[in-house]
Amino acid sequence: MRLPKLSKLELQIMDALWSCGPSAIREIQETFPQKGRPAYTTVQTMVYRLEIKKALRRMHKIGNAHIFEPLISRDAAQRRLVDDFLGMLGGRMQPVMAQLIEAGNLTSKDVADAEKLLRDLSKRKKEP
Amino acid sequence: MRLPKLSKLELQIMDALWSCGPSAIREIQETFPQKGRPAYTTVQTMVYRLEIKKALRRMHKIGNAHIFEPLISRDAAQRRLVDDFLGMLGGRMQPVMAQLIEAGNLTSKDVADAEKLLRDLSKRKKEP
DNA sequence: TAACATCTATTACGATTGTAGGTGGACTGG
DNA sequence: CCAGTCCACCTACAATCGTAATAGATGTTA
Repeated sequence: MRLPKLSKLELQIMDALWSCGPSAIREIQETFPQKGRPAYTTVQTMVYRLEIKKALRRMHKIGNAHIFEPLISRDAAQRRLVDDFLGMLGGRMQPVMAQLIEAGNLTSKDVADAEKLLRDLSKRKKEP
Repeated sequence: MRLPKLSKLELQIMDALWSCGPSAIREIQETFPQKGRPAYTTVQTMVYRLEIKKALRRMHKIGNAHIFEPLISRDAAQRRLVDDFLGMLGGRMQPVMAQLIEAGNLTSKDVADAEKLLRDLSKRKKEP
């Protein structure tokens, strides 16, 4: 698998690395909100599993702590996520777009960007 | 749980019911493409689990076979799916919209509908 | 250097998902 | 009515995920 499937928690951990750069387990753990923060060893387990999946790797040590860095990009992971999502729906996109647009808390800029994309897309569809 | 979480295979099974109406297990199984079709008992297991989750129920019998009907609507399940999907991304919607629009194989009509929705949405955003 | 804090490594366990085998009961065609 | 087919029901099992405890190594500090 070039792009391993990542679960929600695994994604949150990757997110810490994508956002904060190479980090130790403790640092990753502390990016979770105090309320409902997983135990240190829980994060540790997930990091180890992500290592096996080649989603991240040990860079070096500081003191006795390993520092981990991501091996896959946020964009790549996101693409994989969207693909899986679409796979769940067997192509039935239209009602989903609607709900996404409604539920997605889009900013005005998001809306403008999306409109531009759609305009370009419909142009390409009409004049191939 | 008012809306149980459904896995991919569970969704495919519900899809058979949503598309074809109340069906027997054999009928559901046969909606899968021959290539890679799950065993009869695999479908059976999933149907039983969906029953426990109250996603469907036994309607009546024909011969010795049970006929199952859906208890939750495609729309409701889809909403749940989209919510989970958004939860995976922690609100980072913008790049995802783009990829969705690109990856989604949208028809011209889908594009038009989405554009209209976006126009309405941006209107509501500018003039609240 | 002795105590304390911190990290690593290993192990465990329950829930969920996908997969299916086996056993025995019900129905159907001859 | 009896053999073959189809179905229901139970059981099993491996993989993944979330959760974490424990034990042992290492680094820090008074």
